Amino acid sequence: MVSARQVNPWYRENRRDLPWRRPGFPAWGTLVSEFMLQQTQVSRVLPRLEEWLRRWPTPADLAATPPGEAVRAWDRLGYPRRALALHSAAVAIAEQHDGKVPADVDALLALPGIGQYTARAIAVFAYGLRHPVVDTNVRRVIARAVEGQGLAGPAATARDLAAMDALLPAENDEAAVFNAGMMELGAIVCTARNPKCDACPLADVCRWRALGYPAYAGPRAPRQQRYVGSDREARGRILAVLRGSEVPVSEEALVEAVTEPDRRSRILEGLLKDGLAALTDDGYALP
DNA sequence: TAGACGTGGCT
DNA sequence: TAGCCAAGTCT
Repeated sequence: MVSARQVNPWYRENRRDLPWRRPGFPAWGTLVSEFMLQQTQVSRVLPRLEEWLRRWPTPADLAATPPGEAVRAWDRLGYPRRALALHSAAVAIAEQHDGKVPADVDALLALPGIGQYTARAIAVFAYGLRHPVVDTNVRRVIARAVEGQGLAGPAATARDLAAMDALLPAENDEAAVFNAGMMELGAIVCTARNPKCDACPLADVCRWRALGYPAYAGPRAPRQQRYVGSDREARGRILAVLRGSEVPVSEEALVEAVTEPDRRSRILEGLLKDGLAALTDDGYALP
């Protein structure tokens, strides 16, 4: 049986020293880090996070700057709409929550860019509340150790949350450690490829191991489109030009970034629609 | 609910 | 090295 009895001591002994795990780290810092960590590796987040929190130490600080500055400071973290959502969340927190990051999951879910994972991560890691937190790491650990499957397959949020809830210790602090521990286990031991079962605190109870590591035969998440040569890549090049300019950029100045006129206008259209760019009298600019 | 949405690390 | 994968969210 997978339980905090194995996971929590392992976590306390083996956890990485990360900024958001330091005592006294503010809830706002947890929120910013969770936005940045969505689909993005820890190593890439670390430098950006430090810079953001130095520049915008509170939600009100970020809310007081133009959203374009958030997009610029997001740099090359990827999924730049997260920068926009984070800025909007800061505005909502400043205006509707007296500048304080809410602890309530439903209040967090109402903020832009915050879904089931991020809302619970903030409530649990910033405020010590008792909720199941399920990310891709937790899903994989449960799939293997509990269900005996090699991989987790496509997410099924309600089912995944229920599965984690069933394992959660009763006491708040232990539940928070268990959540962090399951994530950490998936991140550094029970990895997607080459899991380090010799170093796993769940080895004795792991169903996948007991079954002899059967190959995963269930449904796979749909494969991502090829990035090289895609509109997404071209969109990134255009946004990079806008980020690099303090003044509006004419469409002619974007020809080098995207040569084909049809594709260029399609991408520009999309950036305007998403609010990542604004059209001024002098050309395109960050919002 | 399947597909769109960035960018880089790793094998 | 081409392809998988990454502390997801939104529509």
